[in-house]
This record gives sequence, C-alpha cells and structure tokens, in this order.
Amino acid sequence: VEINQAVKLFSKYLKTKKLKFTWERKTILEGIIKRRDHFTSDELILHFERNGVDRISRATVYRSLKLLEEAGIVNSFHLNDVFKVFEVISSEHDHMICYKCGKIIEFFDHRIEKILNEISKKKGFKAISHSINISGLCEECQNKKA
Amino acid sequence: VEINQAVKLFSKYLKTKKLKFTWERKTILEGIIKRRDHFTSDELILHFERNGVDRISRATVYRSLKLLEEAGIVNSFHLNDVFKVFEVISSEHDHMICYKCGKIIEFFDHRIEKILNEISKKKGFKAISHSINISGLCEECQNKKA
DNA sequence: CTGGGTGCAAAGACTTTGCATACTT
DNA sequence: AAGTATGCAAAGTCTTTGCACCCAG
Repeated sequence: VEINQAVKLFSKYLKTKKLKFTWERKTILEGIIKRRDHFTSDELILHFERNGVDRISRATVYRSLKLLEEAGIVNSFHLNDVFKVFEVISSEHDHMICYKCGKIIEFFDHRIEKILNEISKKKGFKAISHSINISGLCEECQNKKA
Repeated sequence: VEINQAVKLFSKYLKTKKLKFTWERKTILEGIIKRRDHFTSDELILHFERNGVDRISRATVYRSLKLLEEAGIVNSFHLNDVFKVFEVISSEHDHMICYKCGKIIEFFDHRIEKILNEISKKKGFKAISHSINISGLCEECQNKKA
C-alpha cells in the first residue's frame, strides 16, 4: 500500500464525515503504512512516545485507529486471545500465528473462500467477512526445539 | 457433553495437578455444561450472582474458567473483536456470527480442514489448531430488514 | 492436619471520555 | 471565525492478585 494512496483514501473519508485531516492523523497513518506488518495499539503508541519530537497522545492514537478502521484502511483482529493486532488492509488473506515467537504468516486460498460461501448459503447466512487463524509453530521455532 | 463425563474429566485433571475439586468448581462446571451454548464470563458470573444461594465470586469464576480451559474442557475465542466467549469443547467446529443479533451458528467442513493442513505444510508451519469465524447476517436478521 | 481455595477489595491493563485549549478549514 | 481535534487526567471495563480465613483430601 502506497502512502499517497492511503492519504487520499483517508482524507476523502474524513471529508465525507466532515472531519479534519490533522497533522496527528496524517502522522499516524504514515507511521502505520511505513511499518507494513502487524502491530498492537501499544507498539504504535510507544513508537510515537519514543520519537519525542513527534509526541502524540495515547488518546489520539486510539481515536485515530478507530477512524482508520471505519475508513476501511486498517483492520484489527485478536491474536492468540491475548493481543489485539492491527494491519493495513491490502488484499484479503488469513493468518498463521506462531504461539512461541508470535510471528504472523499470511496466506490465501480461493478454494476455502468458495467453500465458506457455499456453507454460508446452505445455512441461510449472509456472509460479509471472515477470518481464519491457524495457531501453531513456525518453521524456525520447530527447529529451535531440536 | 454429559455432566458426569465432564466431572470425571475435570476431577482427573485436577488430581494430576494436585488441585482440589471444590464445590465451587463443580458448581461452575455444571452451570457451564447445562447452558450448552456460548457464554461470556460476565453472563456466567451474573447467573451465579442472581441465584443468590449459590453465590460464587467473580474471582473464582475467572480462576475456574482458566482451569477448565487448561483441562481442555472449555474453549474461548473472540467474537466480533468485542466479546470473549466460552464454549464447552464437544467436537471441532467453526462459527458464523450474526453481527446484528449476536447469534452463533456452528459448522464444520472436512474439506477446509484438509486444505488448511496442506497450506500449513507448504509454509513449513506446524498447525496445532485453528479457528474460522464468518461475520454476517443470520437468516432471521436478513428478513427483519424487509 | 495441611496445602490449596475462596471472597473481598485493591491493583492492573487497556481503552474511553470530559474538558479546556489549540488547530484545520 | 466556527467547530472539530488534541492532551491530559479521570473514569470505565474487564481481569488478576494479595491476604486472611476456610475447606477438601
């Protein structure tokens, strides 16, 4: 996801809601896009707290993350029933999570998509979205054991 | 899941850990098995608070739920990124969640299991468990709209 | 008996909110 | 200039923990 594209998206969303595209919101969006991987609210907050110059308050980060989710730019889900992690929405995909090191591996398989749609229909359920999380051990952590 | 069976399982687990099968733990286990559907920690606590006679403290409920999870009798997962819900483990299955009324529909499809295993292998990932959550509208809530 | 268990209240972790000030448009 | 946004600190929500007393084994 390119920064310019995301900025456009977000500023467009804010306009429609008559909200303002402040320096803080822009900084947070850029910070997220630059990271590119998964992050918790706390990691993001710490990042801004460390770079003292760019100090942004916890409250603003929380408020902005909520906005970014509403705008469809960011996605969040629960990892291991412990951490809530965010990610920039790029393309549909699901996750494997190593319970040892926390690494997240993304994957996508269209056969599963098909089957899930089929099952939903069968149950009269109108599916909007879904998430698949596989918990286990990544390759590295398997080898560490030996 | 039968109560007697669950009681046996739990008491066995407790013994191996040199823990005690108290009246509170038994009451909580029975309360859970009787419900049979999904519940949040708060719903369970409220249940016990209402039935004043059987008053059990929040702390004990939390502590017991953790034990029951460790014992492999109960399972928990995040619903809609808001509620953490528990369920008695009976057979492997996944969930559809109506975002309007909160109803949970269970499903299982062995084709998906197969594909997930295949994908894990391809990525060198050792899968232990997985969860699939489909979010959308249940049949009832779709018709309400009309 | 003895070590783990319970209830209570206090403390934690994380998030939201009220309010005065500051900034975008 | 008008009205939203921010920062701060206080308040919420949910869960965990310390401690004195209690109970199962």
